[in-house]
Amino acid sequence: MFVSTTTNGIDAKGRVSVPADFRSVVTAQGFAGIYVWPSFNGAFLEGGGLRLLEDYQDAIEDMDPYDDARTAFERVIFGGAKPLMFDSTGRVVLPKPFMEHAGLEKQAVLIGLGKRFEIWNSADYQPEAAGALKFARENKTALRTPRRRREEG
Amino acid sequence: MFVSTTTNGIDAKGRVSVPADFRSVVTAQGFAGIYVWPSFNGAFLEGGGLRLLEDYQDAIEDMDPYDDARTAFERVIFGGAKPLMFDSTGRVVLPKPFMEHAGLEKQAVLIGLGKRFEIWNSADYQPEAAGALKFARENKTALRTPRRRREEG
DNA sequence: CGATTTCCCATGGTATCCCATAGTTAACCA
DNA sequence: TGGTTAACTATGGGATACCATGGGAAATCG
Repeated sequence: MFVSTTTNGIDAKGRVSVPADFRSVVTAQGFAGIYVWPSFNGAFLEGGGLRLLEDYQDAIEDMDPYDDARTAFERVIFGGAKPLMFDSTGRVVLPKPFMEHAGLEKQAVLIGLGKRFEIWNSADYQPEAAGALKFARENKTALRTPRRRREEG
Repeated sequence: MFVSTTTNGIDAKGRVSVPADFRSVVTAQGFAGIYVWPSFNGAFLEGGGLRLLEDYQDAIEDMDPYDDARTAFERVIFGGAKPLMFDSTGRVVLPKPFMEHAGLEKQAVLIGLGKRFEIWNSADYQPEAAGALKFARENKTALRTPRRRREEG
């Protein structure tokens, strides 16, 4: 599970250190790297491990073969994604088009969101985070955990 | 289940002993640590074990994929949380930003609340506890136990 | 063959691990 | 039952390993 927010530097070669916690999540899935793609929902990147892609694949295969939404998701996620391998110290290099899409330059904010993570420009993420906090405060009753216990644990 | 209230010291490195009761709860869930995040509800920390996070994840996944509420809770809970691993004597180190959010310095009050727990600055918690007592007394009829027992626990 | 990318080594700071101590509770045994 | 021992909890500090980062050399590509 991807958790917590980290701000790491981007060096002249476009390299970012992927937080160690994130790395251990994805390497446990049998793939020493991450999949990243430009979000269709804003100026940031989305990413995850092998399992996330497999989940998307399953979800897409449940859709009708020529459903417009299916084609769109296929193009955006599978067509747009790139596997970024870790170097020996746990960094990946961000392709230039990705950096441009997200307005990235010297720093990258990596936000763990459970099964997914996002990569933002720091300046853009500030208001985003503040808005989320405000919304959560005002709508806290919207979040209800299931009444019934999860099976075993 | 997290129960009872404990006050433990915070040392120079920001370490706190997690009460042994809490530890046995979370390690039984297959994760030798706790997840903690700054509450969006006040100047204190919230936390729990792996299962709590999974419950939140389930609750969030029941929402629509790009619903504002979903995004907000994802950012606040998963983005804000950090996994804190126990050292060999059962302590965790509290990140500095967390300590600042909760006004923590030399002591931490850990309050078990069932599936969750909270971490407070001792001075802030006094009136909070008193207020809760008063409220409970005045609203005692609101507490109803289910007629039928929960299935195992 | 030039430019970019990949691999490798180096470094400072931080966090993790490990050992040691004290006090408390639980266990034990005569 | 009373005294002793043993186990565990909470705490303190030093050593060590790991993380994030920087730069150079080799390899790759067009």
